[in-house]
Amino acid sequence: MFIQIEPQSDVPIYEQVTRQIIEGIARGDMKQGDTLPSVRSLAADLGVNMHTVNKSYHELEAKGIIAIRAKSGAIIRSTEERALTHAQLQQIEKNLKPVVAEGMVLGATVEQIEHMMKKVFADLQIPAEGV
Amino acid sequence: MFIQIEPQSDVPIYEQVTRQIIEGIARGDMKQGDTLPSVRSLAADLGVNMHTVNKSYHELEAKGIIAIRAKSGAIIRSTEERALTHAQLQQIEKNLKPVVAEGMVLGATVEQIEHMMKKVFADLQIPAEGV
DNA sequence: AATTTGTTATACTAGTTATATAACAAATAT
DNA sequence: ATATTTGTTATATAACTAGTATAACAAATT
Repeated sequence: MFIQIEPQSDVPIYEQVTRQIIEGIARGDMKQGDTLPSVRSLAADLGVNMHTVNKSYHELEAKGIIAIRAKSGAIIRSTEERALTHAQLQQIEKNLKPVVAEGMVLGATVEQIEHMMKKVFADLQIPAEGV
Repeated sequence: MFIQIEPQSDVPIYEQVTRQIIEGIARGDMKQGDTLPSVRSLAADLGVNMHTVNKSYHELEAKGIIAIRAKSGAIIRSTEERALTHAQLQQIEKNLKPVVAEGMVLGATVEQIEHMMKKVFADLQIPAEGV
């Protein structure tokens, strides 16, 4: 699989797994309906404990990104299934705020930050503003 | 002071303090050269322990945003002093990435995310793209 | 029938978060 | 000069989180 763990990172392992699966879906590496590897196999793959991966999967389920079917497996939900609520939009804005504020205080310009946003979109293989 | 703590939040108190000070500086509530309140007074103000605020101040110092002078106080450094390094720009991009990716996977459009960015800039009273 | 699956439970270590108190020595205020 | 305020350092404690380790269960799959 495409997940790469940084053991030294201040980001918890289960959070790294969650993020990289989300980025994998955003990038198109995995599509809706695809099944995630079992918690045991992914854990063995990454060299981490089963419960660490399990925690990540349940975080993805709480975010509405996957559906876990007990004793069967985890499936990536479709974009239609996961309705984007106003609360989720607000949460994203709430997450963006401190990152942008820190950038500005450190001396970044609006242009620099917007340029970084385009790099992120490009990284996720999403067509940027000028389609 | 302008800081408002949410005790129930999953964001640690010291992190909430750090973020809100950064946002306060970005917003212009505090300028370079201004002195932050003493750790004891701010702690009393917020109803939290001295060490919690102290941790926040040292986080701000590590980010290069303030300068702590032992037995005197903490001063907000100027934008010239805090040089924006390439590593810092990369860090900001690294922070933006998971937020954007999650938004996309949840079904947000590029336009929606860029609109939220404008809202964040507006919230920080920074003139947006169309100056 | 055997294997794989997510679930649940228990136990443990290490680290983080937050509080509480106290003392120190330098800086500041009176 | 004296008193107060300052960040610093130290110790202790409680609650929680992160991660690992094992084990057993029952349903799903092979």
